[in-house]
Amino acid sequence: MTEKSSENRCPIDYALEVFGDRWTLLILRDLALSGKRQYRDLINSKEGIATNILASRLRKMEVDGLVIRQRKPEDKRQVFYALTEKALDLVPVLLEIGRWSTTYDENSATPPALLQRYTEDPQQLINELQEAARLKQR
Amino acid sequence: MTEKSSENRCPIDYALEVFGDRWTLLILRDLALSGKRQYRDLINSKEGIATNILASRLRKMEVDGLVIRQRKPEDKRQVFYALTEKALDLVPVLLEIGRWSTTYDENSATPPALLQRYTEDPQQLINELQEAARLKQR
DNA sequence: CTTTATTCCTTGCAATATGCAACCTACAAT
DNA sequence: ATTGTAGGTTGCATATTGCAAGGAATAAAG
Repeated sequence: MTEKSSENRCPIDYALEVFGDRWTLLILRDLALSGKRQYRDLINSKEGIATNILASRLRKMEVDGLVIRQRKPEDKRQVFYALTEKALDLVPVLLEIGRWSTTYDENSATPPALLQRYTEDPQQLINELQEAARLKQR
Repeated sequence: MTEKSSENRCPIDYALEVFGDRWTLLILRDLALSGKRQYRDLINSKEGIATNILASRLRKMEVDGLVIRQRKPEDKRQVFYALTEKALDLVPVLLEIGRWSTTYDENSATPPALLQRYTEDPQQLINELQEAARLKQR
């Protein structure tokens, strides 16, 4: 929210401004990796985000250029959140975080086969997931 | 802080519990990539963390197995924070986040040469940075 | 041995952010 | 005309953060 307009920004600091809170990465995970697109899908994720927080994060993500908000023409009640390339380019970050967590959390839900695919050819998995997400945009 | 002891944890959710706040990744950056080791180095990072937050995060990082707190024998006032392998294994995450930020933040401070090295051979850079950090532990 | 300095914090309090429940608006379906 | 659904907003209690001040332990200086 706080715009630091200084030159020479530390990249970690910039990233934290964009997704350095408890919820943004989870929303991104749902949008990019679980194929969710609508408010009602996101509100049902098992971590239990509050309605006001979800709304406020989606708005911030729009401002930060991660999602584009669009209404469905055939039912104007429904809102779809499309991912930008900037957001899709966070897939490698999500996967690398997942690799780390899977290594150190003994209760990890990651299927071993998926971890193995990532270890053997990260780029291949990244491409696949990004392409799958792009297909869902329209 | 809140320990979810459930089986089948989402890896992103686990990571967020460990470093999903505004400061932990910055502390990790300073410890792992900038060679800082002591409280007084960390308090001087340009983002300006408050003393109470720094102390509380260092304690949480110790509980989470990221750092080991040790006093210098020759001056028992001084505390050193040594990184665990679990923390060093976050170097790839830090670099991937850095790669993303450098791509999308027009004010990024990342030297282009460094980004190029990362793009050309990520593993080589990771190894170098981890080895440099390990050498500083003793 | 008394005083001063350094290091690593802790405490108190105001400001901010979060979480929860209730409510609301626009549109669609009946 | 009424009821339902999608995507929120609002109010308020609680939790977290940020700021300024202070304090304990050790070390250095006189």
